[in-house]
Amino acid sequence: MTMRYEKGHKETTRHRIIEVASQRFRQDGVAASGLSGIMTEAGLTNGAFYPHFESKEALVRDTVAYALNCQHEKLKETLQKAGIEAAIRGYLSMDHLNALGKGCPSAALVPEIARASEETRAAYFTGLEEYVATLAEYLPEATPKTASQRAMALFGLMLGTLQIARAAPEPAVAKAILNNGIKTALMLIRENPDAREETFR
Amino acid sequence: MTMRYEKGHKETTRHRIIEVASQRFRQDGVAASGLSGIMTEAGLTNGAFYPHFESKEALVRDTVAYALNCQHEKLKETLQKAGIEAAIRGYLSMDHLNALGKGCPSAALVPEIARASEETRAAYFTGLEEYVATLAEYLPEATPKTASQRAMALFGLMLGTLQIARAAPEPAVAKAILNNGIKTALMLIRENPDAREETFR
DNA sequence: TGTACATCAGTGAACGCGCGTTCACTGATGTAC
DNA sequence: TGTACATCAGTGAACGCGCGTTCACTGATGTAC
Repeated sequence: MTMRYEKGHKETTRHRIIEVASQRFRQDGVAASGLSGIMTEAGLTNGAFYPHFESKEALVRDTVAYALNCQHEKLKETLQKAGIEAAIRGYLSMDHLNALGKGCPSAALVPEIARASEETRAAYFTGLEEYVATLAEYLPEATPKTASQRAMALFGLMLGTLQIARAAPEPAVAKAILNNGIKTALMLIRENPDAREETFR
Repeated sequence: MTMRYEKGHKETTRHRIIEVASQRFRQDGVAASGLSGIMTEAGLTNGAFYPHFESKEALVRDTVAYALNCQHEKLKETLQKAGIEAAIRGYLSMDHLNALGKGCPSAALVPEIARASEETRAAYFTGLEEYVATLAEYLPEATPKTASQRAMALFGLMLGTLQIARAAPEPAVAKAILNNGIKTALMLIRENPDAREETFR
């Protein structure tokens, strides 16, 4: 058995590259992040990239899936410990707004993902559906289907609101937008759409 | 008076560059769009860029402001002719989803704008506030302040939902997400948040 | 009327640089016999 | 026990290319006298 490095060394290195990439992609965007910079930060040289990944596109695919999974794990923990209102407040917080590189990959990258290959989009979307499904479990909806629909809209609101707040040139304005988003999101989860449907029909 | 070209020629050229850039930036992203390509599509050579703009960043700033203004004009027209429900349905439509290069600049570019210089963000945000203010005029809220807050959350929902739908690998899934967004957005504008506040307090 | 000069939008070659990708190589470890 | 060879994660120089930016120049028009 050949074993220059300890068992699983290559997997560890690969994971380190993904970890670094997941931060840099979110921080600077995919197109603006170079592989050389990522490899250097991972403590490697240029050439070591290709034994691990077929191409930059392949790294993007795997990195997006990884980052989304991390975000999902964090969400589960918050939901279990503190419930859905806390999850919403955490997502729409100044801490999250300022933690671009470690925050929600959707908020940082979704337009770039939408322009990516179908494989990358498929990888992203699988992760997203799982994420939203977890959110749906904590919604007080009548049926799983309405819960899942409501969760998707709720996440759209959270995602869009965080992105807009991040573009605001003044922190005070950003904060006001986030708070307004929280208010509306909470309203959204406490309304039962089916129960109300006849009200305005 | 020196006048090689008809009066206003330079302004026309400048406008043409911005027009081309506004499409390419939305289509491919700012970082992935080269100035050479933009200038060629505008029927000019590389070197003609700098008599018109100080830098790529300056083009981004002016282009984002321009595209947002165009979007704002279109919104006004739709609202006047067909009302807010039609505006929401138009925004969350497959036509808009597929018209990336001519669609909402926020949906295509907001994470890149959030990473841009403070000047670019300020230019964007001014346009965004005007856009959302117009939306607010058509909301049945008690006060201008609540209307403007509701409009911002509504736009966050529309923006996030369109972006997520664009990332979906299958059109049928995208369409379902858009329809779900419409349903929730309509519910949002027909609910009066202040009137309901005591209901769950 | 003719000539010398000024203006200036746009040309197109060139600058240095970093990109994604390739590849011959290194060197530490293990195996074969 | 010693020597020849295989393995393979990682090295680092090099590839062609397109990037944002600069600049000497063109050429059509107008002005001066």
